[in-house]
Amino acid sequence: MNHRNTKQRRAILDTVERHGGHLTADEIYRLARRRHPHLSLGTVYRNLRVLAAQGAVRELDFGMAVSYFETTKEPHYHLICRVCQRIVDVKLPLEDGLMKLVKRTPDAGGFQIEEHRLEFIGVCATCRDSGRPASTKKRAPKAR
Amino acid sequence: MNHRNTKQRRAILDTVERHGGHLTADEIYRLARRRHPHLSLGTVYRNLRVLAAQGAVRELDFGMAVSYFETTKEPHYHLICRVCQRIVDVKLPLEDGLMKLVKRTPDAGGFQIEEHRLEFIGVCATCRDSGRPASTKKRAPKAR
DNA sequence: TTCCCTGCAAACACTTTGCAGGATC
DNA sequence: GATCCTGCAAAGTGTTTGCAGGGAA
Repeated sequence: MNHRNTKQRRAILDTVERHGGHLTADEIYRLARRRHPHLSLGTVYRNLRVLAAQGAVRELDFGMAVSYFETTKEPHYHLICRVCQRIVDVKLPLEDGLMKLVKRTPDAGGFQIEEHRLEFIGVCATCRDSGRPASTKKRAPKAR
Repeated sequence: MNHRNTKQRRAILDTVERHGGHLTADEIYRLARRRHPHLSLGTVYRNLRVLAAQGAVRELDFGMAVSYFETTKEPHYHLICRVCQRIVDVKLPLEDGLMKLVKRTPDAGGFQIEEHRLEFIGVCATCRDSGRPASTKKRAPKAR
């Protein structure tokens, strides 16, 4: 399992890094294809899995049918607009506090916690002002 | 959109309520079929959506390819075992604190938060003791 | 030369939907 | 009787995989 540094892999990682935000596999595919027209979607998925395993990229699943990918940067949480699906990063000083809280909780029953996931659902400023109704095309995020 | 009280819908809700825990659509289908052999999976999905819209049931998405459903009970969070995918409820006094924390956070930039989602990933006591490796069949939950 | 990797297309798993008949209000 | 609902099967969606050839180490 020695990974090779192929141009496709470089192009995919570069695309995610340049963009900076959150991209779906298909968006990455379309962007990377501009520079690499023969790139296939299967290769994008395979490489995203490799890059995620290496820790270069993080896969995000908001329960909206598709996965998003972002580069691994400082820990942060996400705000998701349920109208336009916009995803915004937010930094909150919670990491340790949450972990400790659960460790102290009796009904965690021997569960050994390794990580946690937290996101906030609401309406972004733009959508609130425009009073647009929730999109029907994209699926709204589901509960946890 | 006046909902009718069909026997299929009753059977589906009853199945989720009796079980008490977290069930996939397919599990609900199989269980409800014991009493209602002609029930179809499509009907299960359609009714789960209706029941979720009515608030009788909550859909949970842990980023594991399938959705889980539970009855609407007191607010709680979930612990998920990344080895056996077991889901355990845990009550934590966080609701208000989290909401307030984000409201005070400057880079939330006008985002109007309505709800939040939080779960914890780790290894349950049974899997830790048995030292079993992570399941390959079911997909492990993804990050957020 | 050795494997890992690629493009392509087919396969997958879960979920949604069109349709014609059936049940509920 | 007007709607809403059902079973069935087909379609859809995002993601994964088998294969034969190609490229990195």
